[in-house]
Amino acid sequence: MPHRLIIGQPFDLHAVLDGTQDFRWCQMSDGWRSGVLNGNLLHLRQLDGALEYRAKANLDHLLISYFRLDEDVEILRAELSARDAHVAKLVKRYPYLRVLRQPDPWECTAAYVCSATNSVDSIGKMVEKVAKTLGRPVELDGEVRYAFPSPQRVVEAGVETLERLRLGMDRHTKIFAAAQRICAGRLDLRRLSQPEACYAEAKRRLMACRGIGNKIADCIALFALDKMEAFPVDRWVERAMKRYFPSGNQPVGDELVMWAQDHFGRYAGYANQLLFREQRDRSYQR
DNA sequence: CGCCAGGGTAGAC
DNA sequence: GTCTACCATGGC
Repeated sequence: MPHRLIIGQPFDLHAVLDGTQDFRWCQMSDGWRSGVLNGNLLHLRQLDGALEYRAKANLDHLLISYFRLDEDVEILRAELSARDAHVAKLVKRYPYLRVLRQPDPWECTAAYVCSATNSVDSIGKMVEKVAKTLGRPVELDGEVRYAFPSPQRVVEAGVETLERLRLGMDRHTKIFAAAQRICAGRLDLRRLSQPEACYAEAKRRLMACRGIGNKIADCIALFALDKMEAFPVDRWVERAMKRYFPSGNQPVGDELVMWAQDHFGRYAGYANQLLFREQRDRSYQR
């Protein structure tokens, strides 16, 4: 008997999961998606105003948090629209865009460490490879997938195990170093995801890791540490920002992030995803 | 086959 | 501070 969760606001499951924030969702038949969230394998689809899912436990709470169904997106959109006319247009063009709140910041960290100079497709495969090699198997209706392994598990297995996966670009070293840092208590992602830990601290602690620079720290902060003011600047966003600096004196690095936070306000991360989508869609339709 | 992919880093100035 | 070569793999 599938579980059913009333959504209560405009929502499009495929539009959300086809975004590029979380990399491990698979297509099934009849509009079902398969995913592993916090060690729970679930099959998920949308029926009008409800989410229907199969899982071994009730995951209502997890899904509400993951999709931010506890937040009124209209308020956020109205506030952004008032601040910026261009973003106001994008809000209408992408009514179903959402910023996810990923339940496992460690998995998110490993995934985004893999993301540097890499395609969305390959990132998913790498994360899947790590899970399959080191994670606990989870089964549902005959499908077997793998939970993402804890940092402890990764450290126990040793860096050679990751190295054998041939992730390229020295990614195994970076993932392993982050796992070690977490195990040593020098990077507490759970604490950083709490509201008491501010964006600046979260970013500083993430960037202390080898392989996590400005952009990737912002991705982790935005998608898994609940820091909506994070503003990841990749090549697409960089290009999109030229709109605001037509004369070409666009700030770089941290300066640009701070400018964006001042301009877009506390929901800068949502504006960031709108700008990203616009830019990427534009280049794809060529 | 050759090119390049949603960055980060070290080393050079 | 800013610029640049390089990183190593898979997909097209």
